This record gives sequence, C-alpha cells and structure tokens, in this order.
Amino acid sequence: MTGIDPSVVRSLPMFEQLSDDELSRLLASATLRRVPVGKAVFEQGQPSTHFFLLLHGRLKVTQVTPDGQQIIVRVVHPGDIFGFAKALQRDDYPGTPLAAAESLVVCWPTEVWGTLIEQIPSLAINAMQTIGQRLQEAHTRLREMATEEVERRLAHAVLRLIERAGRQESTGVRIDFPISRQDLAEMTGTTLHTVSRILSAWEALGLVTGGRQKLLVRDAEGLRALAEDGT
Amino acid sequence: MTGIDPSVVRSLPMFEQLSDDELSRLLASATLRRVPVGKAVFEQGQPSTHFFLLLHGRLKVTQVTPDGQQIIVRVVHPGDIFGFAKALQRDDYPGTPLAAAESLVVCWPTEVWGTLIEQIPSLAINAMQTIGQRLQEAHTRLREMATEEVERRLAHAVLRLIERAGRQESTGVRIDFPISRQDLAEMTGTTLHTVSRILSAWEALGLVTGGRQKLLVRDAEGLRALAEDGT
DNA sequence: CGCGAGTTTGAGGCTGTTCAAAGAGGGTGG
DNA sequence: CCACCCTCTTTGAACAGCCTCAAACTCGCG
Repeated sequence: MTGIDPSVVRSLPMFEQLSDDELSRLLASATLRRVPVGKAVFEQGQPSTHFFLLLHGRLKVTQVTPDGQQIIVRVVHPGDIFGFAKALQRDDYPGTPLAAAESLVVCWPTEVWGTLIEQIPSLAINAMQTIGQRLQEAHTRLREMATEEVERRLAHAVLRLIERAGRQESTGVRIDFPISRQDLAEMTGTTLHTVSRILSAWEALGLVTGGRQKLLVRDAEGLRALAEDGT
Repeated sequence: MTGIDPSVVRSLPMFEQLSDDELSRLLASATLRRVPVGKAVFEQGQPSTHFFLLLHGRLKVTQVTPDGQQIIVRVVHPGDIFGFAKALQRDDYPGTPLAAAESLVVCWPTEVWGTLIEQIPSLAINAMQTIGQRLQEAHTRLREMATEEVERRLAHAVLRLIERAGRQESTGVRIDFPISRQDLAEMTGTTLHTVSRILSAWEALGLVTGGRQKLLVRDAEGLRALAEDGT
C-alpha cells in the first residue's frame, strides 16, 4: 500500500470502469507526490522514467524554445494523466509541468505502462481517447492562432479555462487557480502588455473582473459572442 | 479478397510486424478507393463511418472556420493512417482530406477498429504512437506560431515537407506533390502574398527555385540555418 | 512598512495584412 | 497547333494590429 485512497482515483472518469481488483493492481506500483507552487513535476528533456495522474491542484505545461522563449502548451487539470511520453515512443519529456497551485500527483514507473494496458484494455482505450482530445484541442488552437486576432484568441482561451477550471461565485465564474497576464499571453501567443490592455477593455465593458493573478468572468455569454463572431 | 496487395501494406512501418494471418484478417474487411486530384476522401462534419490508410498520393487535411477561413492542419503522406475519429470518441470527422495528387486509400468500417486492436495489440500501440507523434508536431507548430515570425515558420514548414515528401534531384530536393503558395500560407498562418514575397527573396538568395505549384529546395542547410537562428 | 512581483498605460515603430492590378504557366477546345 | 482562359503568382502601396521600449503604479507578502 502506498497511502493512495482508491475511492478518490475511482471517482475520476478515466478510472471509473475499473474493478476493485484492477484498481488495486494499478495502485500497487504507484507512489504519491506533493508538488509546491512554482515547482516542476519533471523538466523538459529529462528521460521519461514515470507517467503521472494529477489528483489535486493545477499544472501549467511549458515548452521553452532554444532561444529562451516560453509558451504554455496546455493546462493539466485534476483527473488528467500526463507525462506518458514513453507510451508515445519518446525517451524524454517534451515539456515541463509547473505547479500553478499546490498539487498532488500519482506517479507510476513507465515500465508498468505496457503491462497495465495489457491487463486493463479499457485503460488503453481511455488513454487513446485522451490523446485524441488533446490532439483536437491542439488543432483548434492552431486554427485560432492562424486565423483569429489576439482578442478572440484570448476570449477562447479564457472560455476553455472556465470550462475546466471554473468555480461559480455570486458575481460570476472564477478561474480557480492563480493565473497571471503573462500566463495568458503564453497561452495565446502574445505579450503580457496586450493581454493587460484587452482585459482592461473587457473590465470596462463589464465582461470580467481582474486582479493580481486572478480572473473572474462576469458575462460568459458576452465573452462567447466576442470569441465566435468577434462582436 | 479485395484486390489489395498484402505485400504493399506489409512494407509500411505501421504494419511490418504483423503475421501473414493477422494481415489477411486486416485486409478482409477493407476496400480500396481511388481519389482524383481535388476531391475529398470525406468531408468535415460527416459521420465517421470509416478509417483509412493512404497507400499512394498525398492529402491536405483542411479545417474550415465558421466564418469561412481555411487552414491546413496537416499533410497525409503514403503509409499514414487517417480519419480514425471514432477511435478518438468522435462521431464526425474534424477535417477534410483533399487529394493534392491522385491518391489511393484503403478503407475500413469503423466497427472493425475495436475488434482489430483487440486481435492485434501491436496495432493499438502503433496507433497510439502515431497519434502521439501527431500531437507533438501540433505542439511544435503551436510553439512556432506563438514565437516565430512568418519567414522562420515558413522555413520550418518547408523543411518538414522535404523530410516527408522530398525527392532528390540533380539541383536539390523537390517537394514531390503539387503545392501552391496558398497551401503554404494555410500551413503557416499567413497570406499567399507574404509567402510569395518570401519565396521570391529566397530564390534571389539561391535557397529555392519556385514555380507554379512547384518548389525545389536547393540549399536545405541554408534553410535550416534560417529556421533555427533566423540568420 | 518596504520591497518585489505583477500590472497598467503610453508612444512609436515594424511586421505582415489588405487592397489592387498586372504578369505567367498550363491545360483545353477549336 | 495555336489561342484563349483560368488559375496561380508576383509586386506595389497604404494601412493596421501588435510588439517593443519605457515608466509609473499597486497589491500582497515578509
């Protein structure tokens, strides 16, 4: 036993169809790890020795270019698996997952991946669907980057965030982890200056309320209209 | 029998490890289809009834935005499988694969996907690796779109093309299928005008030789230098 | 309370788009 | 076989969105 609560893992969509037996087999080879804010679960370029499941918290996956520029490739939400580079025939991790909030991850050695998907075929199918969705999201973002201007891209990014990380509040939907203007810029391929200007404009329109590493969406419908037709 | 030559399929990396028995089972449910230049194998939004393997030719996978803008999400090369949306829990195709050159595709009904990967586990692993590579390429392009200017993005796109579709000629490497300035623009998120200007500049530098739907890379190293450090 | 990280806002300049028009290649039909 | 036409390509000029540079401001933590 590793101190991981099976019922917590079971409650995740990815694992809900597993039997008690399968689940305990899965957790037998797992370890638990706490990741403080600002720390990385692993570093881009390191050999891919483990794959992971995010139980709690939030991770920003960054990629750094040879010349030092950084972008956020995606955000890992609780319940997501990540870092299974080895399953994708890579020997090193393609990005760095940084904890945006205090996080809790389950770790498996990559060696068990093969035996796991053999023993638990539904897991393989789930994993494939997960990558498929990720690929589609990547294509969607590519299309946005190619055809939309910054304001609409930012609107789409914020809408995606409240979909996966939104917490209802009295005055709107809050993004439930610390996120800076710089982060939003790295998600949309622009600068923090432009993000700041656009958010200021949105605030004047009553669409959002800003704050230091905070964002509250007051009018999701208004934002969606802006994202869709550019109104 | 469907008239598909097993040895042709066997020669593809994706299927090379299959036994004769597995291969004939695979081809039993398949049909062959010829796709003329300019025609689509299927249309974006259609129900995903089949998945495919490109035997010969070249496909440009396009996505159209609600407001009519178009981008090229990726290029399908011979040996690639495509259109397996159903395996990724989608009921419709996310894009439209257009034949850039006369093409030949193998078609399977989506129903056989499940039984196939059960019977031939290596196929499931291959498929997963394939999607994984595609995801990485998408992330790479996202990073380029976010951080690089048009000229470097175009250089990267051309280098990727000669990697998968390059044919050695006496004076350089030719891109082995008809590709227009418009196509290159839709791959790099710019306009055909800008692509034309950049190619003209490259031609003046002796890096490439252009032509109507033609491109010959005379100095791949020079292009790579330009793509890497922007020299 | 002071410091540092994050944010806001302005001004100017550059890259790339938009609009416009002319030129060239290649296929087709007479 | 040639002329025509359609599509693709080239090039120019003006404009615009966004970035860069710069500086001030503010929130929150130690």
